[in-house]
Amino acid sequence: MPELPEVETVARDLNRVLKNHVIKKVVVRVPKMILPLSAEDFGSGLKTWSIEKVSRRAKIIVINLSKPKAKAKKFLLIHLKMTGQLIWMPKIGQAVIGGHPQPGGGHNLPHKHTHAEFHFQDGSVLYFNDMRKFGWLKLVTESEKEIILSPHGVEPLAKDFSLTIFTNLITKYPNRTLKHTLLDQKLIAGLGNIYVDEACFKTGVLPTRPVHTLSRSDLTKLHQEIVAVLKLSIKKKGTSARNYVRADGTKGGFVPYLNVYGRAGLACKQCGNLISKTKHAGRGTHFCSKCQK
DNA sequence: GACAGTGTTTACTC
DNA sequence: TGAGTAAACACTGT
Repeated sequence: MPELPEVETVARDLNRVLKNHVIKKVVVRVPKMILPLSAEDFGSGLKTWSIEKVSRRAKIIVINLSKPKAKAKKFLLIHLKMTGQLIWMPKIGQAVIGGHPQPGGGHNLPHKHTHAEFHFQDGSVLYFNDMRKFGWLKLVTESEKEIILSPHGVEPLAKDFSLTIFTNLITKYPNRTLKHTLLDQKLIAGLGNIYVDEACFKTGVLPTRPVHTLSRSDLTKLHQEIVAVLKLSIKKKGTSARNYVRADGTKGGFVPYLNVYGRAGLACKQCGNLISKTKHAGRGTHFCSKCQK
């Protein structure tokens, strides 16, 4: 499931290959996933515009668009939600190098989960796949972009993510559990189920702890571990636990580094105790009852 | 073959 | 006001 490191990886991949590419044609198969809702308006609003850069804010891909004579810039915002994929191919339907066939991704694009296609003047194509159709694509102006992006909290990899700011955010709701708080996108942007569980493990605290029970040193450690796990995962190009793939269709390499997520019933890498799994804050929650207190 | 589980976000109720 | 839950959807594992 795309969280910060996965979205960051896709954004970086796309920024490298798509820069200065001019959109020739857009195909939309599921209009309810786009804004404006009419496939014609969406397509005509993108045609002849070129990709200036691709970046990320929270879990949202931000594509800056420009056009020589246009007065204002435009932005294409894309949220992958649970199962969204953005796969770029140098030529239409060209087989993915190094990728493996898998549900909702890989070879032979477009397929039944391809809901939008962006064709560029050089013949390359960007495919948007989303098995569960939770994702969305929005073509917006600068001010509309701000309305969508601004409710999100601090970027955990930004310079301003200091221990002080982190502590202030975390302790804003002292009675909430740690997991609930870390998943709150309005406080810290980009953390999801995988990295919350992983950061809690590395810190040695249970995700179910109410925030007010955490010591000063717990918070210091947690702050460091959140940054560390995100950075390491980006270095490994993300976690392909299920559907996530990179922009070239290949998988991320972070799964071997997971300590608790997806490891219920397996031995803790640190102490050998079996990893537990419960449901908390509406999500599967993984932890080692020996290493985490 | 039915059905719970998978996790992001929004909208809704209590 | 905050917490909890359902819903959007489709596939996997039991």
